[in-house]
Formats: sequence, C-alpha cells, structure tokens
Amino acid sequence: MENKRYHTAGRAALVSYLTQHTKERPQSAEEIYGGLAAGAGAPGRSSVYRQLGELADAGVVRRFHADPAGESFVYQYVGDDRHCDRHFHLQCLRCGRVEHLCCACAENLQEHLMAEHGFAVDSGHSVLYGVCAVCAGKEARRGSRV
Amino acid sequence: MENKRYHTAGRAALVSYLTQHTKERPQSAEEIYGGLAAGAGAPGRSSVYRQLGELADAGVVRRFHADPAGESFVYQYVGDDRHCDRHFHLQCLRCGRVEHLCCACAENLQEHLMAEHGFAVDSGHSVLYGVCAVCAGKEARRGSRV
DNA sequence: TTGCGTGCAAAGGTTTTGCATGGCA
DNA sequence: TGCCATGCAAAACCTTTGCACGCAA
Repeated sequence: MENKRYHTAGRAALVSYLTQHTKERPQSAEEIYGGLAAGAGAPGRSSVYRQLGELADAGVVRRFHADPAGESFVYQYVGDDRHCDRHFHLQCLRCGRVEHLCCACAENLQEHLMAEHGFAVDSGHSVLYGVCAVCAGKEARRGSRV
Repeated sequence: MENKRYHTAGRAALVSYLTQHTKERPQSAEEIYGGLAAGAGAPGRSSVYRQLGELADAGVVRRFHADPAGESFVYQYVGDDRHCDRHFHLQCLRCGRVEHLCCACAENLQEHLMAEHGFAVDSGHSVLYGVCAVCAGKEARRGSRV
C-alpha cells in the first residue's frame, strides 16, 4: 500500500529548484522546466510534469492559475508551511508574488460569510487578486495607472 | 473607428443561450458549443470561441476558471448587471453557481487589506471558492463529507 | 457592393500518456 | 532483483488562426 518513493537526482533537483524559486513567486511548468534545464542532469519535460503532479497531490506544492484569466498553471512550493488551507492568499497581479493572509480579518470574513450568507469558504482554494504594496508604490511613483 | 457589428443569427443564438444558461452557473466553451448544437442554425466551434472572446472583451460575459485547479475556461453572462468589478464573487465548488457578494463586509475587507496590508484588491477578479448554503444543506442531510 | 461573420481545417501551446530503458533500494 | 522513475515521442486537449465563402447592411 505504501508507495515507496525512490530518491532520484531529478526529483532532488526539482524540489531544490522549487524551494529556491517558487516560494514567493509561483512559476509555470515551462519556466520550471527551463530553469532546471540550465543545471546538470536536468529532468525531461514529462518528468517535470509528473513530479509536479505528485508534489501537488502530496500538498508540497500548490497548483493554480497565475491570474483568473491565466492560460496555464503555475506551481508554488509550500512545503512545511502547510496551513495554507486556513488562510487566504493575496496574489499580486503585477509581480506575481503571493502573500499569506494570516490575520483575524480572514477569520472574520469566513464567519460572516457563513453566518450571513451560509457560504462555507474554502480559503485554501481562494485567491484574492490585486496589487501589492510594493507594486502599488512603484506605480504611484512613476505616475502610471494600470 | 466604430466597428459596425452585424446582426447575425449565430450571435443572437449565442447571446440567447448565454442569458438562459450561464447567469447562475458558468459554462465552458465546449458546453456552450454543445448546447447550441442542439438548436437550429447552430454556430461552429470557432465562431463560438470568437464570439465569446468578443463578448468577454466587451464585458458582456466574464471569462474565468471554474475553480483554481480548473483546466479550461468557463463563461458567464453578466449583461446589464455589470458592477461585478465592485464586489466579490462566491463560487460554489459543488454546483458551480456564482453568488455576488453585495455586502458591506466586502468593502470592509477591502479597506482592511488596504489599510493593514497595503494590498489593493481587485474584487472583480477575485473569486472565493467554497460550498454554498444549498449544497451544504444537501450534504449534511445525506451525511456525506467532501 | 462592401466587408463582417462564418465554417472548416490546420496550427498552436500546454499537459498527459505509452512504452522501453535505466537506476534506486 | 524488483520496481519506480525517466526520456522520448505521440496523443489528447483546449483554443486560436488562415482562408474562402455567404450574408447583413
């Protein structure tokens, strides 16, 4: 029953890459594949997809869309930091970074939605899109709008 | 400059279908194409995609993902009811229906995120996933989980 | 008559799958 | 040695695009 996973160079390279490059900004499978290709013993495209799928199932990485209109998937390392099903995520549409909203307001909103609207939010799957403080600052500074 | 749109049967059929079938539950392009195929003078697949694209650009329909892990796009008629950029959306992961959260709590959350986290939420693009009251009731009644 | 909308088929990009080989335990 | 992981190539899938024809205005 127990699936015994082997310890392979490819997997190690992938996980290492993910921890180093996707903790803040998620990347697409192709980006990851490309990034890996630079190193030695780079895994093939299908291996990358397979591994990412397994890691996503295992909950080690999250798989979602870069933005609501995004064509393809992006992957983000979650690892130990697993309570992602207990808070909301704020994703910046400019830089792609994801912030974890560990704040009472998240709970308040959940309670409100449940009490007033009878809606049980699955916060782990819900992503709020917008513009983060850093990017908003940059845009304000150069006076651009959208 | 003005693009003069013709009034064609295909477009009329599509819009009619959208208003009748996607106001509550969004549908995929393939579903829409299939649903249209039943009627007379059904438009081809490429026309459906083209029209949906135009309607999405025009803001008549919203185009997004059925759920964060959803493979393909779904479309939903918005029409007159356009203030979708001013409130949050609650989508049920069970039945697929979308509720519009026109409530003070949405504004409160936005203000809080801006004030405390410096994050400017784009509520029109943000969808909260979860289980609606109806589906939760059904599941509770039959004692099922997930 | 003009040119937009259409349909078909082919192309495009992303992700999955089949199958034989190679490597970990 | 047994089985998992890999790589390649082909397939599947969704969506877009090219081109010639028909139809609305």
